[in-house]
Amino acid sequence: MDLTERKLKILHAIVADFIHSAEPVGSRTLSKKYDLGISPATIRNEMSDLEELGYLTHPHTSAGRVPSDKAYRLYVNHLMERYELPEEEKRIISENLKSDMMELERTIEHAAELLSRLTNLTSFAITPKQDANRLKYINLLPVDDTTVVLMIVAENGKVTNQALRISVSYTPENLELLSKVMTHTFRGRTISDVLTVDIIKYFENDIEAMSRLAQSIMPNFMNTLENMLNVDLYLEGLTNIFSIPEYNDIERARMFLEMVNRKKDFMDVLINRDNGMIITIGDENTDEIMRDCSLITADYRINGKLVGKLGVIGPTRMKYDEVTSVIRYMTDNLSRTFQIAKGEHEDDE
Amino acid sequence: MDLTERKLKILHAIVADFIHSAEPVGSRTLSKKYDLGISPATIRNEMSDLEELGYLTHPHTSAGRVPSDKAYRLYVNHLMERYELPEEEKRIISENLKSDMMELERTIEHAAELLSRLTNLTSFAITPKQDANRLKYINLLPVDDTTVVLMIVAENGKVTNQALRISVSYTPENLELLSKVMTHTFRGRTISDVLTVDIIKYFENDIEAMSRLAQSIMPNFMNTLENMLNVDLYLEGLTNIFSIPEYNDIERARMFLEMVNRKKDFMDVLINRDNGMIITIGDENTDEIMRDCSLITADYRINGKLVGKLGVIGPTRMKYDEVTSVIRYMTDNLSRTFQIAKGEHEDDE
DNA sequence: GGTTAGCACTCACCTTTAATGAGTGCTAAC
DNA sequence: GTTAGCACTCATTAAAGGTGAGTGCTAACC
Repeated sequence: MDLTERKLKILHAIVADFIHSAEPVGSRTLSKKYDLGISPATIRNEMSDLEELGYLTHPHTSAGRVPSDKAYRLYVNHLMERYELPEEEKRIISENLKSDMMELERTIEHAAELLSRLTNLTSFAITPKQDANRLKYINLLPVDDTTVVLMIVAENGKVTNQALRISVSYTPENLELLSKVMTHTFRGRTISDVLTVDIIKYFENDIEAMSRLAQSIMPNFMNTLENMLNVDLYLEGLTNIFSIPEYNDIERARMFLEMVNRKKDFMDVLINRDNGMIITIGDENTDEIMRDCSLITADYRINGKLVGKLGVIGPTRMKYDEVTSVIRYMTDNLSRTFQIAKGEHEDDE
Repeated sequence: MDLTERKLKILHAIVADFIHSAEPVGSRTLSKKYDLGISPATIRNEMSDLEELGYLTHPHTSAGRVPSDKAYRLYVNHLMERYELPEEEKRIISENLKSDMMELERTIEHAAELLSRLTNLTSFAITPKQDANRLKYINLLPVDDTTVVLMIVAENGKVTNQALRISVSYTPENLELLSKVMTHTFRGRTISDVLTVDIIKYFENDIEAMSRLAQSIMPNFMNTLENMLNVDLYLEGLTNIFSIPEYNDIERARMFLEMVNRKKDFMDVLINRDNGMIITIGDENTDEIMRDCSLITADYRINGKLVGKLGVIGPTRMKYDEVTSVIRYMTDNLSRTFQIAKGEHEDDE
């Protein structure tokens, strides 16, 4: 790994050039375009060494050199310079990501859209896993004879509701009482916690009518809780890949779109990534079908804890410096937005 | 339009063949494959006539004939035979579309997915416009000092909620009272109706505290109502177009995907279509960019009134008989599912 | 007069061939 | 160690020729 200063310089130039041109870069153009102070022949010798070391490859004998995944990794870790976002973009991001009223979903969707626009890549965002989220409030409301609405409010402000059709008859008072009992019983417990419990037994000792009502509502309650655990995925800028030379091949474009459209699988990959800004390049992706993509994810926090993710996926040849800057700026912004929301309304806990 | 029996027979054969093969069809293959009882030369003469009448075109002099949009129209209106769905498919549809508990959104999304799977086309579904939907129930619930949850239940069972952060202080009793007043005031009115009203004035004469609370909640109330009006769009099977020869051209595939991904515009087109099973072929589409697609939509009903839509979009060369059968079977199923739901729970109105 | 066989003609498509040029690897001289 | 020079490679493009599916037209047939 101890490359000479000169080799690093050459490698840097090759990666930077290839990222912009998408064309294999040759010794001649390199010596002309970049002020390296050495002749093409010398560059050729160095490139030959770099190839032997696994940093470059050759599409065919008479073509220029192309960076390998290893080269991109070196570039990202050591060579790439910090890219300062233009004020204009900063402004756009800040203005678009202020959330007036805790509308998490809308804000996140918006963020994904913005990210794809600024990077010209396919972007995505997921909402946080809710498993550490605690219940705060459970409410049952009468709608008509056979329909009640179940509403669950969590500590982080997430509200979920579902209309239930039940066969047991009830009175509004029954419902209200049951709401109170349920709130009292489950308040402060996490969703996943409640889901693992044999819930019916809590209520079997209550008076007959209440117990039957409770039993008819509980399965739905569990079901709704399960749905609350679901992570939402927002995908934006899908058609951006058509502007990328690497995907000018119909078969590759198809593979790419099919991969990200297999939402269930794609989400699994995202959810299981570590927190922080994570960049995986080509081969480094454990998923076979992502092997010629780079995936960049970063997380944003809500109330300092619950973590959602935001990022892009594209060809290994991407503007890592710009993209990471945009993502970082956006996740910082999101975290700050939601942090403030917390500060303002959760002092009472 | 009074084509001879024989011309119709030939045209039918050409359309049917082309729909399956996607290749221009020539006189020789036609006479071999279909039992028309006439020689290729005669067929050529007839085809020449049909071309003159605008039913066929010629990609180039030495190619076979290709049906025009006009031919497809004739085929759809008069030639195509009723296609009976295989029992297997009927079973799949019925089993997948039973909705246990009025989860409209989930069921509709599911339907779109199923439709794309059965037709190998890109499918879509939209939820009904809510503008005729009447309010039934408005509820405000305290969460903490600065947060309340606003919940709105409509007559058709749709429930919407939103967490609001308000700056005015309140008591639970205030909230409850306000809920009752709002429910009393707006119950039975349609959403769009309420939206066009100067709502604040309803409350300005109430006692001071209530009025301020009401004023701080009303903008959010309106906002939530507006969101209730939104129609959801579910798009499925996007990558199916890659299996269609017509879209083997990267530029066309891109155009197609960009068109359907411009959700706002695409939804407008869908919403503004007439009800019933509507087929528009190529040129017949008013939208420039859909000019080489066919769009098929049908509607499903909820409680016999509110109408959502379901359909597919693909190349003009599509299996109209099969696709229309699938769609019809699905919309019938959906309407029936939701109809039953109505019968069961809305007798009290 | 409608139908058909025959034949010249067209044109997309494929293969072959040749020219071009960007780029390399190697060698020998600086 | 660096560089100039040169032979060599190979993707890419253009031109040329061959192939075959299909047409349009004409003249003969029923």
